[in-house]
Amino acid sequence: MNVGIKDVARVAAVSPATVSRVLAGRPVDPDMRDRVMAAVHETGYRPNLAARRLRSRHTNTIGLIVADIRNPFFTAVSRTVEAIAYDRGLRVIFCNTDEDAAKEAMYLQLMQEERVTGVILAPTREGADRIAHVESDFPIVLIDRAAPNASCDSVVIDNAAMAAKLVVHLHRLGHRRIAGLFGTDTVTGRERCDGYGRAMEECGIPGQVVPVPHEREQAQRVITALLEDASRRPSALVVSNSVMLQSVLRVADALELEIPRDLALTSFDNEPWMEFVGGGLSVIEQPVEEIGRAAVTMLMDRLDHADCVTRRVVLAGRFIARGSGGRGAEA
Amino acid sequence: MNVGIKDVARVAAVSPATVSRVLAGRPVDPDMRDRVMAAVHETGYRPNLAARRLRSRHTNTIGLIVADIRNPFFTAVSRTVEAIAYDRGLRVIFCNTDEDAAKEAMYLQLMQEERVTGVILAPTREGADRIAHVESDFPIVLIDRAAPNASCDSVVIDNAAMAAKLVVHLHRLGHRRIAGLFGTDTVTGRERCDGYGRAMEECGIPGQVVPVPHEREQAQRVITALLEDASRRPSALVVSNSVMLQSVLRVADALELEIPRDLALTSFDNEPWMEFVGGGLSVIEQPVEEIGRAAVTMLMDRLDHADCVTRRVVLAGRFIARGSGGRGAEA
DNA sequence: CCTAGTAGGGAAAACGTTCTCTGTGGTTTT
DNA sequence: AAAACCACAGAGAACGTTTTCCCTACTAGG
Repeated sequence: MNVGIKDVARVAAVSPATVSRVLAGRPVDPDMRDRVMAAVHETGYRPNLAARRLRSRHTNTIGLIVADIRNPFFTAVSRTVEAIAYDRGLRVIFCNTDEDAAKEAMYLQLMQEERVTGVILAPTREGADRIAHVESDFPIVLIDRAAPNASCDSVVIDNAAMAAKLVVHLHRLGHRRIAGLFGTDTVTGRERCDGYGRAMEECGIPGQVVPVPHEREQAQRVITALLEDASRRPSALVVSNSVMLQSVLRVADALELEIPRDLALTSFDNEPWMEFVGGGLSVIEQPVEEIGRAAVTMLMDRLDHADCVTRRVVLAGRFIARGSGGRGAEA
Repeated sequence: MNVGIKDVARVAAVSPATVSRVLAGRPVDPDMRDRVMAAVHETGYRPNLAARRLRSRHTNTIGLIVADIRNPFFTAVSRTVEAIAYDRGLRVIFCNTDEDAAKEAMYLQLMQEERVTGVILAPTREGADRIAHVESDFPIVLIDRAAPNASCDSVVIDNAAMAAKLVVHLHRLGHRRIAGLFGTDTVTGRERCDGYGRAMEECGIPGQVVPVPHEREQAQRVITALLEDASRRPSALVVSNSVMLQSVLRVADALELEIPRDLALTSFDNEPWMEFVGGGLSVIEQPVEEIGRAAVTMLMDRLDHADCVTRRVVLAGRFIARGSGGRGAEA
């Protein structure tokens, strides 16, 4: 049998209500407060959060649902969200959907049952579409992947502009055959694809969009098909994220392509190891900490102003030029 | 106002107890079951987990506390634990301590307040020591870092043997000046260090142990000191994990050392990008999925057999030889 | 046909808190 | 000096479930 608030009250010779008040930091006579604190330490009392949540009707818990925890981008954002949330006395329920819309729906329902205060969500494509219509009991902040028409607050980076930046960079270096590799299932992929397409148009060169599935084996097959024929091979690639980039590197390695000599490479996301591959990869670094911080802040703010219009925070990425752009054939 | 079990009961014209029984899958008259299910759908009822946990006195929740979520090893293990746990109907409370013993203690207390079923923990060095003495209300399974004398179940890999394997590999390639870089704060680091030391002894060459702090800046300073003087530079390195490895790579890059020509490199952990650095890094791959699975299984088993003696699962790592061993000067 | 046993449903207690409401003692105001 | 007010403590309800206990109706065995 565990020690409860009544036991503490008995030891301190006060009422349970007073113990509760002391623990909540409400005004209580200093004498009593000391007696209560002493009793708490003496008994080793630990409040039962389930009971507290039931009675008080707020859980001080947020849900964090990401699509792929192996993607370092999400890892980094999660870490920030977790740190900030715990700092503010919020618990975090962490979920990983592995890009599975059914799992996502299941988790969203779980959040409902947990009566969470709010949710931070990086949705799958399907999920993003669904969210736009559904009304939930708690506020949701979308991160990284948010259709512009969403009915939720969101924190994103300017994907189109960033993709364009990569295209322009490659174009300046003299590349004319620049293929774009983008995820098939995410809003992010689509936005980056759009930015890529427009930038190619503005450069006056024909684009070549390659949709890449999330699953690794399939991804490598698609990429192999793109690169194996030397005569039709693009001279440069814009890659949508670091996971996809690893598939590209593996295929390039298998085909014995040297970077950037045989193939120039640019990508989203910035990981430490990218400094050491292909003479240093030129990438768009995403402001992962800011994204996490903005998401939590936005969520807290939404709780205070439930009826405020939906907001969209758009952050800029940072372009980091290293050597992997190489020189285009026509430079 | 949210819909509760009483509302469902009213709609289905049964008692709340019956609704509870239906939802729990206990034997109930088929007619009533149908009525209840219909009422559940009609009302959109979602059980309140806080109330359920309070009354039933089991939370079906496990805590997962890791020391550094940015370390892909922990990411991978976490992903497996999460997937398996949710499969078994368990919630996971995920926490990241950032190698901070105080944060770890705070989280452990939180677990107490959440009345979790059990905890899977990758402790800091301090934490590992403390755990050995403390008795908690819930079972704890230690992963990755577990002092052999711990009073908890644990899942680890055979760190000493694996470190020795790297030493032997390098020795066979002709290296004689092999430095070992290990974390200062973890049991794992110490074990790998021991294995390294013994293997060096057996090879009959003097060891050079370099303690590397977890914080990145400091780590790079230590590594720079080790590598900058060409005359005293070791010809090969055994590195304790992939995070530390990235610091090594950055320093090597800054000093313009080529791998493996100027410096042979071996490490623990296997990440996709390691294929493409230094002609492919030779590493020890840890069985991350098995570790996660074993941890959950062990925890569940401990719940059924509370008084069983403490067990220790030791898994083997897999050595993957690539090119980064190079050729030692004396080969 | 009667009794014992069983299966399943309803009423109400219980889980451990917080919250509301009431009471009391002291202080300020008139 | 009386009235009004304020600050704070205690009693007990309430949160939304599950569980316990009892009761009924049915089945099986004698």
